[in-house]
Amino acid sequence: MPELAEVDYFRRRWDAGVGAGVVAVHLHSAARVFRGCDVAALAPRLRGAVLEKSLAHGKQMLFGLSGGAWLGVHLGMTGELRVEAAGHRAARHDHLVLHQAGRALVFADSRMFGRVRFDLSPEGPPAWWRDLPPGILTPGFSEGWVAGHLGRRARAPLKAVLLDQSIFPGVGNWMADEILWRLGLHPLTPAGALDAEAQSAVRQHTRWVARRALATIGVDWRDPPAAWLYRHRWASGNRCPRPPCRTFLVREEAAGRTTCWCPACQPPLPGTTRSSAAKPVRTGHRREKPRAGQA
DNA sequence: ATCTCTGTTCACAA
DNA sequence: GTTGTGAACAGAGA
Repeated sequence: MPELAEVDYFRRRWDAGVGAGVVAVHLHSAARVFRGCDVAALAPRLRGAVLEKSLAHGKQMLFGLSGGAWLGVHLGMTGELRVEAAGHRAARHDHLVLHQAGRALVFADSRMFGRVRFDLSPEGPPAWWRDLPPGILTPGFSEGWVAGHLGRRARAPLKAVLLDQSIFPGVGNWMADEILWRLGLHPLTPAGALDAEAQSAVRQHTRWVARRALATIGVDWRDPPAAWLYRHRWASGNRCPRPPCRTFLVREEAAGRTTCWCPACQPPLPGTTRSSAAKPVRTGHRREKPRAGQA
């Protein structure tokens, strides 16, 4: 589930427990989500600590507790944060439960691609957090930052570059498709094929999608408007939501991930895309109707 | 039974 | 060094 906006939604859920102490910790210490984590130190340190703050950065979350304890959470593919009633009994996939007087904060993850970290760092957030790349909505996510990385990955498909967390932290599969659709660029467009104007557009659309997703999904899991590709990319009989277009959307694998795009609004840049590079996944009917011009 | 999946990482090929 | 591919992780849901 989780990309930048979904992550922030889950982070806010646990804010119900900010300012309150942790009276007990329950965890499935052998669960894969604790790989690389000092589980033995975690429970004793969190017990009795007060949850002071929550932070989100792309797909990463960090919870600060009194005593310099920091709990990092990545939700992977199926992770979620919930708030349950006080005394909650951990279900099968509830790998970490922070019991507070008034509620229980739960981290659950069925597939366990997610991950929990624990650090003691009295001076502030741990080093790995400080080393994260500039957030999409921060000044560091500049034209130079974006253009530089697009240039460095010149031959890589744009879709693959958008999914690179060290460049576009928080962008996941659906956000990448949404951004490409708004750019009018084919997912397999080589990143190096963009001119300065298109590079700037990549940054603008990325920021716009992130901001709007945070204001909808990020607040109450509300769907973004029907005018977004987001609302149509999985539906059957799926057509491009751009008003005059209505072309049947394509779903194929690109850069190793199922990718949805509009063949009319996102034609391949001439001479760039190898037509055999994408293999069909389960496409609807499609109409060959190339349209000239791209942003 | 079979296939899919809003993620990451690793080994290996080109 | 870069890029693509496939597998692995592990479970639920269609």
